[in-house]
Amino acid sequence: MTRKGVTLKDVAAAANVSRATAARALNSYGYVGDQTALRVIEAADALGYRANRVAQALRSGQLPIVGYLPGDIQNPFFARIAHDLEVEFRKQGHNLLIASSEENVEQERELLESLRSLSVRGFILAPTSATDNQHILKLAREGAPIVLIDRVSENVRCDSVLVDNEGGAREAVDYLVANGHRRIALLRDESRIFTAQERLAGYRNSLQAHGIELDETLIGVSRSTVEHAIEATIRLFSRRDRPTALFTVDSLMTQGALLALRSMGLSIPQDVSLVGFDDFDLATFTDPQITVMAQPIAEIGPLAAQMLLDRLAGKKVAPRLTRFPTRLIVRGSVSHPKKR
Amino acid sequence: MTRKGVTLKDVAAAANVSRATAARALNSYGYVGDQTALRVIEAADALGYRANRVAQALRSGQLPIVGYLPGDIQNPFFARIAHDLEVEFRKQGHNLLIASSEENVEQERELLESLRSLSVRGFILAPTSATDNQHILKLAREGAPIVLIDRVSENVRCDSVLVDNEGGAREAVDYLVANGHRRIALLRDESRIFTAQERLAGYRNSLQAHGIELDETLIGVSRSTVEHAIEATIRLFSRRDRPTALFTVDSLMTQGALLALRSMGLSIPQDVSLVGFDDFDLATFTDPQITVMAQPIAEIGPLAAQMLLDRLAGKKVAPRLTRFPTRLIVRGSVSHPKKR
DNA sequence: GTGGCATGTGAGATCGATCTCACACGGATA
DNA sequence: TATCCGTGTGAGATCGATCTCACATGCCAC
Repeated sequence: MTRKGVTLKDVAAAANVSRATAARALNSYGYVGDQTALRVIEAADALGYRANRVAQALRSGQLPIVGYLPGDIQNPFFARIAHDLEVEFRKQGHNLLIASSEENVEQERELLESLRSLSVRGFILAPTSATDNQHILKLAREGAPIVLIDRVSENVRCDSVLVDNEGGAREAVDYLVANGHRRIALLRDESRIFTAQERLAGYRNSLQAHGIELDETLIGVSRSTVEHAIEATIRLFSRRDRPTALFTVDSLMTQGALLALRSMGLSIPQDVSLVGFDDFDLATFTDPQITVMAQPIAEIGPLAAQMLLDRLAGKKVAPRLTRFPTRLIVRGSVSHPKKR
Repeated sequence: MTRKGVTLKDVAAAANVSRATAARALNSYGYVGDQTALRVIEAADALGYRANRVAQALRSGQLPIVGYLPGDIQNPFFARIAHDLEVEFRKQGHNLLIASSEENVEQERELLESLRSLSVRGFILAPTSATDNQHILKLAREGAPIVLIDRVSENVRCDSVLVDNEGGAREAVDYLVANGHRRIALLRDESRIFTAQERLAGYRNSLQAHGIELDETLIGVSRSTVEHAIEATIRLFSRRDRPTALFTVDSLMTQGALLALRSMGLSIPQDVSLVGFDDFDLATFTDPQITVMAQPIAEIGPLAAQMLLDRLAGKKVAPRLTRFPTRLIVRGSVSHPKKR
């Protein structure tokens, strides 16, 4: 029922030539007579012929498919990149296969295996762990084209597209210090994920540069969800000598912090100043609007796609690493601390 | 240099049997001697054998891949469904291939063709047009498993998962009427898309049921982006006898309306009451929070996946249509209109 | 006129997994 | 003894597109 499929054989028969000649006519290579070629193309049209990509893949060893493994598609950051990747690859006749690792190393390993046995042509990957990466190393060593995005993976020789997390975080905290804050809390992700570590480093470096001693009790750790961030924020701000400012390392945690501070009756920026990493739609809808350190999200997908396409085209150059700068967007969530 | 993979032939040679026997041992069918089977399995393990899914697909005619064609992956509604689909299909050993139609019929047609030549097993599709759908009809007639989500496609015999757009819109407008509004504006999507039409019908039906005459000048049309919605909202509310309430048909347009009303100095709900179709994160972050008609988004993906898996398993029943009810979430964006 | 060369074309091999045969055994039955 | 099982196994075909040959032409030059 399902299998209708006009094959090359059918076209060849209709045009009264051999399969080889039909293939030559349709893919325009080798010698084919003009008349013959025309006859074949007309036959193909008439029959509605479409080459079976699976058969082509079996011969060539590769499917025109690229695998995209984000930490989580539902995260707007990765969803946006998915969209951009899909557009770029479609232009080149490739499809995008999405498989979420859900921040689970074991799942990441299995998915990579599975896509490999599918003979996908390359991978765009946001590795779950920077160090637990034997599977990625192996893949890279075998010559599979890989482009890492958003996060690094140690010792893997491949192209990467990153954001200057350390610099961005440092600049965000610098900005809070410049506004007179000294007791600056940090709400950060669990440490395993690379970006969280870099942003933590930026926070540390900024404080150090300004001669502010690091107070570990001002660092809250939670999973990257709105709900967990709410709890963590409440813990951070329940103390008597509460911080005058908060820096959150991603947009979901910023949202959680907003809700938590509101529920505690603390107003922004009168009681607490707030800067978040990663811009997000609702940052401009709140009152006041939220000051953020924005990532150039529109550039990540297209660049990663281009890098991978270069590799697929056989470009042999040393691994390239692009680290985009971030940009502080000043809105209304930061002011000088009240004197107490 | 992609290292050549380990093939069944290698395993067979290592175990000193024929390919046929090796296949029997690995896929446990037919007669194989216990010793032989063990030897084959050990050899496969030692070599790190993994079946080539492309070769399997060429024989079987199908790749364990399911195609997902949303209107736009970047839309949080479709991104959420993508996530749910991916999880469900992974459980069954299938991968999810995402290809966005970008609300373009021609692109939708080409993508379906392309995925067909890839021998994907089935399709989860949000059709761009309800009527311009020859390509979908053809696909369905050829027996390809299809599940439509969010939108219908005329005359196509296949499973569908929809939301009660008409009922939801009607209830939303009913709610505004119950709060004393008579001049209720509608901000809607372009008409081609099915959901927009149904929601328009709900608006009409509610007004009619309450004996309120339809005023076409209170209906604004714009593309479904925040920017376009801002312009359209400003047009609607620039008139002297401006509406006292607004119903927006999707979350992006609700966001646009929020920004537009704010920029015009109109406050919610004192000057304008607002209800939006489709819940969204920031609806609870604004002041006041926005009253919305929520869709059961968490149920759509899993159900669609299950329906498709049933079909893939060969289930032969009449096309099933599920239409989920919507749910009014009352927050703070609606009040009685001011007397004038 | 015969070698050389550009042009066309088809037969068959190939990619890897799987399935259908045919055929080998040993033991049981007629 | 002849026939028929139940078991195991391998040779070869198959899926569809593509590529390498070998083999045709026809035409030109020496």
